[in-house]
Amino acid sequence: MTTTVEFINKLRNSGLRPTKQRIKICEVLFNKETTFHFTINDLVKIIETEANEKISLATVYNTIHAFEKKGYLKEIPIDSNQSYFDTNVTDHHHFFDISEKKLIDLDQLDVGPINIKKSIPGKKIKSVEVLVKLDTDNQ
Amino acid sequence: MTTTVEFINKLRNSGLRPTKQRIKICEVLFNKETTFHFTINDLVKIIETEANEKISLATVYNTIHAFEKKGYLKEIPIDSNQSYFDTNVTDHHHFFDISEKKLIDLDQLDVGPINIKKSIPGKKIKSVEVLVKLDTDNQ
DNA sequence: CAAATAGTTTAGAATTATTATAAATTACAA
DNA sequence: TTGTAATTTATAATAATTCTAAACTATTTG
Repeated sequence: MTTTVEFINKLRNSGLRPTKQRIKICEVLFNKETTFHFTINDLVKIIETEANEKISLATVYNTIHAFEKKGYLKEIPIDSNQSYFDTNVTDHHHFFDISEKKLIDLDQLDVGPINIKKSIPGKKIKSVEVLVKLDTDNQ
Repeated sequence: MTTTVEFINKLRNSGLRPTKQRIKICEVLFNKETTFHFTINDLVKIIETEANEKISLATVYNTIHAFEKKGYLKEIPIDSNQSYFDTNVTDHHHFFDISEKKLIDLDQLDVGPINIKKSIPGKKIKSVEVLVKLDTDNQ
């Protein structure tokens, strides 16, 4: 449980003004016990329900991109028409349930070490992510 | 090098009528020495240049989706605003060069075996794909 | 504390990728 | 050759995201 004051400090410390909207989004995103995965649409719906406030769609996009740039969120590579974000910014992997369009975390221990043997001159590895697609197991 | 007749047979055998447009797209996609990665936009541009024909955008989408369903192409999971497809449908992985927005194949030998230790009841693994993001190595 | 200013929010327009529609065309079987 | 079902096509519709410029707000400065 993080207090509002802590979010305000976190925002200020990263050069983002602690506005009402950003604080609200922090509370929605970073006060869960477990990390979670969401699309912009999911987030807008949660804000409308959980809080009775309405944050402009443009602001939600702005904020999510600002948080991503600061490293508080990361985008998950999915071949989908919408972007998925994750509050878990540690190095980890995912299941993607195709029928439900839902992501499930796979932590480091769930996947053996990944050894990338090839390299490209002048380029460095920024991230290594595994996506495991799941399908309904109807025999 | 695959001949036009072979493409016609391939199409007919998979229940797709061998139309002028589909044959042309086959020639563009499946006559490369190396497999390649493309977006719909890339493909449209190649067709306009390489051939002097113009295939309707809707047809390009239809055809790519038909080929994907038949297993001649696969979509690559990238957190991008557009879909990337691959003519290499074998089990393999990718580098994604962030600055150039380009995909590079990593074959099985370039990546050590991947061991998924977790499972979800009622779901079976459909694919396991590794995406390695590359950044410019400016010291 | 008040005013200036720089950052932020907002509604709505613009853009972009993709999908849907329905009429014209084409492949192919009878 | 003709009928029919599949396919192509231009265009409209949809959906996610980004842009814009005016209104608003947090913070700094005098």
